[in-house]
Amino acid sequence: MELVKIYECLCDATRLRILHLLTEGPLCVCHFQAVLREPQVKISKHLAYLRTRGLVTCERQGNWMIYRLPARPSRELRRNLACLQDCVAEQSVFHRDLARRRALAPKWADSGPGGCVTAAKENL
Amino acid sequence: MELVKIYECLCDATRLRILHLLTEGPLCVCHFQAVLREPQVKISKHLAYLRTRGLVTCERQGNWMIYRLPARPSRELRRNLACLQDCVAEQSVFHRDLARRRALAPKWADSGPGGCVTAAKENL
DNA sequence: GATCCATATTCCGAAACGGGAATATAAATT
DNA sequence: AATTTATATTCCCGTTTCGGAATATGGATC
Repeated sequence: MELVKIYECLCDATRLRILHLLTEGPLCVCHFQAVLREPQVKISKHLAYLRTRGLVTCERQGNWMIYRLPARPSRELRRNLACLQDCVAEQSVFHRDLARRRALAPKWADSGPGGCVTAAKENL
Repeated sequence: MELVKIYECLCDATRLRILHLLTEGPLCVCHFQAVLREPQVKISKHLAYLRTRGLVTCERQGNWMIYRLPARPSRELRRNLACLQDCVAEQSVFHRDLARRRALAPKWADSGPGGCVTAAKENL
């Protein structure tokens, strides 16, 4: 059942935060690191989990891997992402994530993809 | 995170079918057996899983255990159950479950709770 | 071609899960 | 009291999950 696969993807806090962030647009791994403040392995593995189940797609761009929500998500996925957005509306963790993303976005834009370097170093 | 707990409950097909059935009203274990056509242990364990996480409540009635959705579900739960209803709208498994439930309901009403006896025997 | 950087994969251990077989419990019936 | 009925729990097993440490890959840069 495809629906079960979706729920399996949703039943981990890190993955929820990842998906939530992606609703505001694509991100590369090191940006996730900067925003979520979680180790690289952890993020990379959760992204792989989501990828193999079709909840995200990715595309290489030089050294960076850009992850995004699927261009044409299934009805179930669309429905559940909307539901997630809704449920998360009042939860501070998710708010903080978005706030951090927005705060960092200009810096990333300035330094181009290389912004990743900075972000990663700051995050040690 | 409470939301994660909800998703953990949703990531098994049997539990989805149980929750879906409960949106049409309370049921006892042997009625689940009759409708889902799954062994007693399996159903009982999934109900326990849902119960310990607050997705269902139960109440003893003589020999029978009546399970129902919580009287006052959280915003997240309400939202997700609605989403589930929506996602499931076109899936035959769930349709069949509801159809069976409706077909059996009159018999259960006739024989009172004892309808369980019949249901269980038929299900061997 | 050596190095650096961003990312992925592998290996490990602990915990959780899902299912079935067998057994326990608790209320009802005899 | 013994039995039956409905349900729950325990035990066991194979599989999956999550996390971290270490290592591998692949593209870019020197």
